This record gives sequence, C-alpha cells and structure tokens, in this order.
Amino acid sequence: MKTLKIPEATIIRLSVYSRHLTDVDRKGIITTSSGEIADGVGVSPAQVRKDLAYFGEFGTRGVGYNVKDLRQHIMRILGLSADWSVTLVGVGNLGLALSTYKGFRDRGFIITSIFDADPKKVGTVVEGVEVLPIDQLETVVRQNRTQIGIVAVPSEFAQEIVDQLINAGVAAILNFAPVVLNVPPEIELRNVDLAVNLEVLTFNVCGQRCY
Amino acid sequence: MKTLKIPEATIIRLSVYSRHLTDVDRKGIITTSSGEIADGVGVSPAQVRKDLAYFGEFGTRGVGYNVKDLRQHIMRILGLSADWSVTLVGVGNLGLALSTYKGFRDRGFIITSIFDADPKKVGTVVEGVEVLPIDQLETVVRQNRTQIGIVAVPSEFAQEIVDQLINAGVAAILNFAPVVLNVPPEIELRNVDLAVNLEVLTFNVCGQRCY
DNA sequence: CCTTGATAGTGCTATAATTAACATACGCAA
DNA sequence: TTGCGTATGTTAATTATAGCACTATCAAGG
Repeated sequence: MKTLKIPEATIIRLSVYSRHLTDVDRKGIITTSSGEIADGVGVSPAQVRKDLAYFGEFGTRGVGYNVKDLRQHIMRILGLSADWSVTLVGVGNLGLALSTYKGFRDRGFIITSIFDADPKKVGTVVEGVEVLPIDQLETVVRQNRTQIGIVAVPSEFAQEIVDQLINAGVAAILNFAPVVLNVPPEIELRNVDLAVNLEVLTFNVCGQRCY
Repeated sequence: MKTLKIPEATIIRLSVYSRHLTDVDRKGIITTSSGEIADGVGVSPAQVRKDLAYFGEFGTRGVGYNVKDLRQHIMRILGLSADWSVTLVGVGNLGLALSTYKGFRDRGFIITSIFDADPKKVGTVVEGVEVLPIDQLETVVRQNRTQIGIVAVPSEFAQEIVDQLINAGVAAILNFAPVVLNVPPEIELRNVDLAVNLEVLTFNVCGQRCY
C-alpha cells in the first residue's frame, strides 16, 4: 500500500472539519457539501475535497456528504475512535486550566494521572484525579499504559520530565514549555508556545513595516 | 519598497530564534553563527540565514552574528521594540493561566485590563488588575488604546466578544475558543485550539494507519 | 601584505501545497 | 429509460516553501 505523505496542514484542517461536522450534526442536518463545509470553517471547497481525497471517497457525486458518516470517518482517521489515556505533568495555572479543559474529554482524551514536583500540591485532587509526586511518574504512567503526556512545567524542568515520560513508554508529547526539546524520532512531539502566537500577531499588525 | 511576502513559518521561527538568542545572551556569549542557532532551535543553518535574509544583512561573513545585535534586530522585526497593551476577556481557568503567564510580560505584552461576564468574578483582582464587567469593555479598551485582545471565553460567546473588541479598536485578536470567528480582513486573528494539537499527535501515533 | 579558513548572503533547484479546471457519477424527473 | 443538474473525485497548473551549492567577504596569522 502507498502511505502517501499527508501534509500536517491537512490534519489540522480535518480536526477543524470534524468539529464543524459535530456542530452541524447537532443541528439535525443530514447532508452537507464541500462548499458548505468550506464556508463553515473558512477554507476553499477544493481544499476540503482534496483533504478528504487523501483518505478515500466519502461522498456521493451530485449529492454531497452524509454528515454523521463523514464525521465518523474523520474521527477514525484522526485516531479518535477510542479514548486516549493522557497524563498531565505540572499543575501550575496552565496545568490547572488544561485539566479542566472540556475540549479534551469531549474528544476522547482522558487525563488518567497528574503529577507535580511541589509537595504542597501533591495529594490534592484536581478534577477527580489525585496529584502524585514526580518520582511516581514512570511507574504509574507505565502501569496505565498512558500514550500521551502533556508537559506544563517550567522550561528548565521540561527536558527531564520529557525523558521520564519517554522512559515510561508514552508515544506522544504535547509541550507547553517554551524550549526546544530533544526526543528520539519515534516519539511524536508538538510544541505550543503562547508567546509565539502573540508575536506573529504583532508582526502582522506592524504591517511588516516596523523594520 | 520591498513588500516581499514573508512566510508565516519564517515569523514563527524568528520568534524562536529571538528566544534562543535571549538565552545565549544571558550566558554572556558575544558571537554566534547560523549553525549554532540552527543546532539550538532544531532547523537547518540555511533556513536560519534565509529567514534573516528577508529583512537585511545582520551578520559578517566569516565571523557570524553579534548576539545582542541580532536579537535586537529580530525583536524590532517582530514589533517588540515597545510594549503592547493587551486585554484579556474571560477569567476561567484558561484566562487565569494566561494572566499569570510570565512569557507574555517578558516579551512586552502588558495585560492592562481584564473582563468577565460572571458577576462573582467582577471586582476581584487578578495579577494586580481588577476584573471588570463586559459592558465596560468597549469604553475601557478604547480609552487604553489597547491593540490586542485575548479571548478565553466559552465558544458560544466568542463571536460577540470579538465584535466588541473590534468595535473598541483592537488590531489583533488571539482566540482560544474552538470556533471559527468572522472578522474583517484588517483585523489580525489567530486561533489556538488545544484539542487540535492533541489530534495531530494521535493521527501521527496511529502511524497514519488507523484508517 | 598575502594566504587560508570560515561563514554570511544568494541564486537555483526540488519539493510541497494550494488553487483551479475538468470529467465522472449519482439522483431526480419527465 | 433517458437526459439534466449537481457536487464529487482527480488531474493539471500555479504558487509557496525549503534545501542545496556556490560566491563573496571578513579575520587572523605567517
């Protein structure tokens, strides 16, 4: 089989499509089209069809797409047909915010363990999950067969936490610390840098004329 | 004039370079090279040089770049030579996390006002800033000449908040609600969708073979 | 003052991604 | 059953982005 390389931009859009389709489905709409999806999420109809074409044929020509059907297909493509076990490391303000973020659970990401280095936080219960000390990270994560780690610790500790997560067998890491992390190639790593987002804005607001 | 279009990817990398250079500068290092920067942030040396070349010549051949100098140039390019006035709307867990996020203030983003719809939150003080009711948003933001709005409210309210921000004269909006927002073209909008990031990970973990 | 080593800047090439155009297939109605 | 309208799936063209290789320039040392 040909494992055609899929652009990451396509994956991001698929995720947006699926969210849009969830909304549309909730309104009781049965059928939609690439044009409607495009309007709903702000891309071109051709883009929608192209993105879907990477994975198969989900519509019927002259008609469009069945909303429930297409949504389910995209969910499966994204690997969301079953729940994922997630661990959260770092219960500062950001970690706390992430732990309560409904978007995760809605999409099948279940936070099964939480860790923090601060003894004052260890033992507290966050969203029904007890905060454990870091030294239990590897055993607990391995026991739970947790696949995803979310890193919300200060930058200077991020690398060692990541190393422990990898040792414990996670396959993917979402990092919020603004540092460049070293991970082996088989580990999926994504960085979310909040300040970078603001800086892209300011660059554009300057009209690219500040320099 | 050189209104050469700059790739957004370049802007994002510039932001990362500048952070890296700040670290390097703090270590007292005077001179660096495209190769060192590349190693530090995980891109190719050619990429570094290319990104910088969009904006001018900042190094000396055979030698490299002066760290302080290059850092300052990039900061100016990104529009960070002066502070920015930022307003934060929504003081849920995420809003709270954002308000305390040191990365913002460090880079010159000053939260000058905070708003929330919840009467119980109005009047409380977050990071030295009093939380005001939404109905004061337009007047206060206009008075402060605030240029950037951060939206951390539930999805269903995001659009109306954005409309008010635009009415109040902001130039750029950073949106954390997972919805597609309509804004006029002159307004800079960036969306941060936390769930999308996890879904890109799961897609890749599935080895793109789940479908 | 010339030679040598090193590294920035730049044009070219290749690759990737988006946009556009087109041909195919389906449903419906006469 | 056949033709028409419509929206998909797919191919082609355009555009954007990244990688590479070459050239120019500077510093240092003999």
